[in-house]
Amino acid sequence: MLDDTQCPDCKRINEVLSRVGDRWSVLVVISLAQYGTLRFNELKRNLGISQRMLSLTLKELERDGLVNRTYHPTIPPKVEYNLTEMGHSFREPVSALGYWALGNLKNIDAARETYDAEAAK
Amino acid sequence: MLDDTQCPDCKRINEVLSRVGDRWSVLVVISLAQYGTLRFNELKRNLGISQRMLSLTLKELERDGLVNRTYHPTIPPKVEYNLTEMGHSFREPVSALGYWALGNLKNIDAARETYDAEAAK
DNA sequence: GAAGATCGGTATACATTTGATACCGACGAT
DNA sequence: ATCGTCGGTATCAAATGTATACCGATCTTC
Repeated sequence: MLDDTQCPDCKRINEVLSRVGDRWSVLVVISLAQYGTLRFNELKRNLGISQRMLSLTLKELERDGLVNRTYHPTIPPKVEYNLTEMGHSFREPVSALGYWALGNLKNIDAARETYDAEAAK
Repeated sequence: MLDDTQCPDCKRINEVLSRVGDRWSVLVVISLAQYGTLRFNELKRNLGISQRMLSLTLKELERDGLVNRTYHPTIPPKVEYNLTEMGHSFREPVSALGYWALGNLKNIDAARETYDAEAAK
């Protein structure tokens, strides 16, 4: 997939979206934006995500500077996550996406039914 | 991953985002929003996407009612894609995401360097 | 006092998704 | 006569995601 003619914007947007644009990252940011601070298992219960993916997603988000991780060495341990400044700036476009998604669920379902009915002929 | 306590919003947002929120769908919509109408191979060259994924992505976007497909049975064939009305309404949140991505590439790279340098100790 | 649950993960094994590559048929250009 | 273009599909390998089990230290429940 080497092609010099691709638009440079798409290339760069692609770079960022392949980092922070995946489903779980978006959902984690939405949750943290909504609740402020959440613990690991609170996020897990909220999102219906597997432990492994949540662990990986949070690690990436922390590495990319969107999420802050605070470890309290109590027993049992307590780890809290919240958004950094950059994370908050990401909240706006992400929320817009989330609201659009909510508002258009039915439209999409309707479009699918039409399409599938047409294809079945 | 069955958990009744998960927030219903997240669940439904998750449903939609797993359809139209993936990297390639977002990039296709951005491209079509920018150029209006594009042919299959124009999109392919623009995005640096494999033929297979472009084919699948466009088929899904058409099924979900975001993209319009027009087939001209000439030789060689000509297939044009553009956004539907719903596709255009998706353009706004998606563009916001794209602009954020462009504006924060450097911040993310910087955060990564800091994180990696810290982790290497 | 013994078994189970909670916490935030990691390790492993398996299923699904993505990517690279080759190929198609009908034509125009070299 | 061979090559390239068009919009795909078929096939297989690689990457990614999911389910499951397990960890050590404590607190709760029987």
